[in-house]
Amino acid sequence: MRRVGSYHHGDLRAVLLQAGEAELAARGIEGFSLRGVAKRAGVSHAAPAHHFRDVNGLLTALAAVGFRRFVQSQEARQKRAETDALSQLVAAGLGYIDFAMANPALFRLMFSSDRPDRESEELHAAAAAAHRKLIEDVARLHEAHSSRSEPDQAEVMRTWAIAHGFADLMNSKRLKPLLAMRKADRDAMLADMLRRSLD
Amino acid sequence: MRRVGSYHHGDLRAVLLQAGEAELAARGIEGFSLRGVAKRAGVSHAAPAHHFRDVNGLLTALAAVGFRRFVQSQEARQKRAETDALSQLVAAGLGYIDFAMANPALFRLMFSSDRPDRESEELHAAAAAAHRKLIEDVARLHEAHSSRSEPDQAEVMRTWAIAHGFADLMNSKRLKPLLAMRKADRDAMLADMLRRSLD
DNA sequence: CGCTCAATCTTGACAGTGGCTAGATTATTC
DNA sequence: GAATAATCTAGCCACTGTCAAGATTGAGCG
Repeated sequence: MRRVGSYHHGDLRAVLLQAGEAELAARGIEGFSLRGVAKRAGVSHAAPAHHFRDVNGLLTALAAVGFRRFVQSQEARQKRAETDALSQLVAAGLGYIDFAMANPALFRLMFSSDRPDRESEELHAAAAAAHRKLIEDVARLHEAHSSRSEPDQAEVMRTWAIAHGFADLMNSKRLKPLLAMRKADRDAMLADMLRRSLD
Repeated sequence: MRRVGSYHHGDLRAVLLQAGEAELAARGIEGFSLRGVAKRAGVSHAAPAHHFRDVNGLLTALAAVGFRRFVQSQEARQKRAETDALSQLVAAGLGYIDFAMANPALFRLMFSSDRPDRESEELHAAAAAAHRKLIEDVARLHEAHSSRSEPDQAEVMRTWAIAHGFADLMNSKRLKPLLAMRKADRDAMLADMLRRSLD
């Protein structure tokens, strides 16, 4: 329980994670400051050290949170999609892109930063779960054509690269034609391109 | 001409660009320090200000240098490839990936950082040249099937996303099966995946 | 209930950063 | 050769992350 004016906040770790996400969204990964996070949480600049080893420790925890929501974003798309394997894979790709566009700085923290400690157990577990989901979704598409339950490594990598490429380019505002569209049209076009590439 | 021990170095701007690249390669974009660059160049910490507005100005110039070499990396691959349009496009993709793996920090600076000023004329021109090359290479593949000289926007974006996805994932060491291979095998597998995706 | 001890948080310090100003040195131009 | 502009240095400031020391609080235990 958060009590103003007292030494012990009761749940500072969670508050710092929220504040960290806000800082990330507001100032981006390159402007991220631990003191800024502490200020947002209404706490002294040295308080975070009791909950995270250092600034990279906080960023590591934030990346882990990101990977869990990343999977949820894909599942949300898949719930409203057709149930055939290809539609489900395309939906996962759209969820991948949704996440990148909704959380630009967090996405970069997860995929394009050396600051999170990838050896961290929490982060490794969260990222591994996302990777397992990818493998499962690809396997579902290919189990008809293949006798083995494990899909071809090449097909997994190819699928990942395609989804990731769109997500990362959208994240850095590089696909101008898509940026100019309304969301519904953009989704339709992305779905077409994913379907054509993944099939 | 660089004269040691004298005030005027004669070509400090070029020296700073080299030093900046070294700093980038050594400490990564997140550890990049203007003072570190000045030290590498053997000059005081405030000297760079006379050649670049600020640290982001130096990073902007470095990104522009990067885009020019980025195109060269693709052309180098294309020279040693078959001349049919698809092989040429695949070769460009391999050059894209080559560059990312050879210049990890620079690649991130170019594609996944907010620090370079994208409104800068020099950077904009260099990035636009790379984009024009992409459009031409895609057009060459589709001019047989299409009457127009401008290729479909969707095909351009799709091609870009595929190459970029592989490059960015390789850059952040995420495609484990490929990382374990020797270069020749990796190239062959990447070429296969690109060919299958782009066709 | 009261005491002790560990956990939590604050304050103050330090080195490192980018950017500014003032001044020293050198190149250029007339 | 003198004046002016360009270049570079040195010193300062605000900000950063981290560390050490001390203040405050909660939890466990008698």
